[in-house]
Amino acid sequence: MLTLQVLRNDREALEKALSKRGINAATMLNRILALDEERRHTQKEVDDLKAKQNEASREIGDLFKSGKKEEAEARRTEVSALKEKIHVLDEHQKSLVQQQEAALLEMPNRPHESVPTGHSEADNEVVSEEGDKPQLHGEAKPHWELADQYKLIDFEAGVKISGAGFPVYRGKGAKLQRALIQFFLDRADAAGYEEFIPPHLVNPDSGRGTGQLPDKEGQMYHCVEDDLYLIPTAEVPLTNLYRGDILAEEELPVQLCGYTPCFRREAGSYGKDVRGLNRLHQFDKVEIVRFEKPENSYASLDGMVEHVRGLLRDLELPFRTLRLCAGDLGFTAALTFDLEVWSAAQERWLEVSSVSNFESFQANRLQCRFRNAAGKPELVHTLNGSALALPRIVAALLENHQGPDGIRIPAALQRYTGFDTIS
RNA sequence: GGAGAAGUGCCAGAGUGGUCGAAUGGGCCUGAUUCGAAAUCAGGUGUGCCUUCACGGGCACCGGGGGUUCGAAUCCCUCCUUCUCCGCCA
Repeated sequence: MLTLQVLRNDREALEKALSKRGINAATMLNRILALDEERRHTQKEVDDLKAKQNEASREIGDLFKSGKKEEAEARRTEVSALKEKIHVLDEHQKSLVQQQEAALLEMPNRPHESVPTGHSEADNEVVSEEGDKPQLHGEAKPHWELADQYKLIDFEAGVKISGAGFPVYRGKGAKLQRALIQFFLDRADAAGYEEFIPPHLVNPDSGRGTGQLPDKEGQMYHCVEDDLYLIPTAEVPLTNLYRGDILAEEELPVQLCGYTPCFRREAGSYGKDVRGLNRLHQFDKVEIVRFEKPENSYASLDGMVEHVRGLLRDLELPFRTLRLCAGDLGFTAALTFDLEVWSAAQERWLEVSSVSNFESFQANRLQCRFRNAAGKPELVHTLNGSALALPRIVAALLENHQGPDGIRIPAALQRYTGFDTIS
């Protein structure tokens, strides 16, 4: 969430930035600032009364000690009256803080100045396009047919044992999956990201920390009995590793990575979007996460995008980079680059990575700070990116590298798969 | 899952109703000493909020939440976590 300081001190710019998202923030800001003013006023009142009470209590103690019992008793009834008043004001103060928090929680992040205006994915800016689309002359089979033909994925078995969106990988399909995970992790490791294997279920505090709660409550699988959520991305446990911490300046940047399965309810999806591997309830992903000093976060973001591009190049997939427009930008992000691979048979782009800078939006919720040069705690900037999400990579690999003799495995991947063709 | 013990600052550890945001030791920072270092000595060393031009002042926080009391780190309730024992188990 945004900090109160930003709302107070930078209101005009904030309102303008949020209008890019198509949000008229004026009403919300007015409400929050009005609450803030009342809260401060109330706090002053409460604090003063409490100071009085504390002082009286001290005196009562002294009076009892020096044996002036009657005087002490008199003071005591006096303070009792004060207590009533404090209690009422205190409750009011608490409710104001809660309302303010709730309102603040509903405000999305402020888009970076480079974010294009726009309403939908059609307005995203294509930053670059790389690699040649294969010429398959209408012969191209979609990945679900190839997966079936070479017995790589059993979608129906998944339906039987779980439901739609839970594919079963088998044989070389399973090996390919494992190879990709290993490949991505090795590359992240080489780029300086420390590997973690985090829990796949997280508590509500963690969900709030990264912003999935309350914004995307319905998108996560919830184990009600234990009040735990299945992670929709490794971002959640990895970023929460530093929740509530104050880091030393020298510790930054912190670079983490991890492979986890990801679980998403994907309520409301339908049609060609969910065909084959396009959109699943469970999928595998390697995630990279960074904690940065604010002045370095945007350079870092570029570095992360470049890392992902390197992976796609080595997989010999045609891809493009998008700068998301304000309308398509996630609630918590300030700037996001999406990377999409070309699906030769479906003849469309598939998103395989989303790399974002959250600035201090998540850090504020997480209360993750570092001690700056002045020795004061300051919110870090958090970033993360998929590097990479597996299913659509597999889809693109199958579709783009298909040929009469089978599916060619890119050279960089062969030492991980142990085979160079799927036939 | 059952029984018991415990959770205090960066760490160790005292404190069991009053002046405790918290003794003491270690660590760390600053200064003195030194050619320099070690050792020694002196001082400093949490976070959030409110208030103040500033100096400063106030409030809250001793696992989380709630309660008793004029007053709680200290008593009570509850939840969480850790440790010990028992049970179960990949």
